[in-house]
Amino acid sequence: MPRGTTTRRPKTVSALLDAALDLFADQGYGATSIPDICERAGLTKGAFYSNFPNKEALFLALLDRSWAQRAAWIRGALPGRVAPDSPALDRQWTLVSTEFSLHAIRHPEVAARLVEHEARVRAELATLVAEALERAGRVPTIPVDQLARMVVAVTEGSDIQVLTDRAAGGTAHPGLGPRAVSGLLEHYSEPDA
Amino acid sequence: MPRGTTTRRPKTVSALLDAALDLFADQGYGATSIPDICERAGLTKGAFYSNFPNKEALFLALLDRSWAQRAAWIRGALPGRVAPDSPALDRQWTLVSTEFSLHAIRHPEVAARLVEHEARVRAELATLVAEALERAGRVPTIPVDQLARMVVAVTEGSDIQVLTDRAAGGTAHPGLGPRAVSGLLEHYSEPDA
DNA sequence: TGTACATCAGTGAACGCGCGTTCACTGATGTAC
DNA sequence: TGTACATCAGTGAACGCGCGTTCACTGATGTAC
Repeated sequence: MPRGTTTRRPKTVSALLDAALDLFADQGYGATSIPDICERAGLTKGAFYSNFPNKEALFLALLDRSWAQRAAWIRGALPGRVAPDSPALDRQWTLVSTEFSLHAIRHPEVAARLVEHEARVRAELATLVAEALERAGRVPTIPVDQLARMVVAVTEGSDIQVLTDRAAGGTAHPGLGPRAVSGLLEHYSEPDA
Repeated sequence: MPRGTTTRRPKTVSALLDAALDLFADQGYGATSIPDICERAGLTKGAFYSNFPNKEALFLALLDRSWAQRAAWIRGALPGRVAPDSPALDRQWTLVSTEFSLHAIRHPEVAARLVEHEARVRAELATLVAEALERAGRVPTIPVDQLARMVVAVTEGSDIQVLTDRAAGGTAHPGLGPRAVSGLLEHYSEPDA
């Protein structure tokens, strides 16, 4: 006699989140309906309402899952690099994380949640930045957290630029972002005396 | 006997664009319905369909108008500055221009249009960057267009960061963006020999 | 290991609402005289 | 300057569709024995 959650439920939730991620990236959050998500997941609308009260709740669950994955990905991808290169441009992530940001700017409760995720990941990035500078025999001239903030800002801005140019059929040089990052790191550090 | 457009029409279009701008910034493009826009503009839905075939067309008209205004604003705001400071953070502009970008990434025809607007404005920005460097007795070590691209990327990325932090109740230092900009300009230029 | 059955989880039909869109109409516009 | 009237522009009612949401139900799950 099942007394708690069965093994079935987490699979359903995953399927819904996977479907939502694809659709939010392709069409945007606002343009995606709940029936869309259920159809893509191979489930009925009832399954959705059995797991989430509404689309907003799914969005938040997706935000949490995506950031957890992102954090793990960054942890795994960066160590050992000479400089903390910006991770490879991930079209899907750029699209949905930007929607997360817009949504957060419009909904303070969501903003708090997003800022928390960002701060956690940025702290790891700051450590990596510090280590990379140290290996290069340099010391930062501004707090590493500020340096990490700059790195994130320039990377996100440049990712959107690259994706837009690419969509327009252009051949935007994707190296500009990383180049700006290394420029910033060099400029805001100095040789260790 | 009116033979062409009357003076009434452009006023109606303006009212619709003004209403759409407010609502897109507040709620997002996807969450805003045509009835919403008409109500805010003090018009009926018929007025909307008399001027635009659908919401997408309004969005494109708003994109064109917004970029024209932005270009004029930048032209007027920047000259005379020592360094091409990033213009003041405009919440409404940041929100809708980011939505333009996301929409463009998903719709190639729109992307072409957006890239054209961006290229025009960036060309002016590049001129300003070149002038500012010259005044400071420096010469760029990479093409000024690339420098302008970096400036735009870091500014947009940092604007979103600031707005998110602010929405979360934080007191994010808005000076980080401009600081990153001046860092980049200094790093990618050298004293004129 | 096998089976009974209490509980959990997803099904699918149903519903009302609001959206996008159309169109016959009424009122506004502005030229001709 | 004033007025007639052809054309333009917005009104508002109407419509069908698909969305979000609910709920009685059927089938899946997994513990107890």
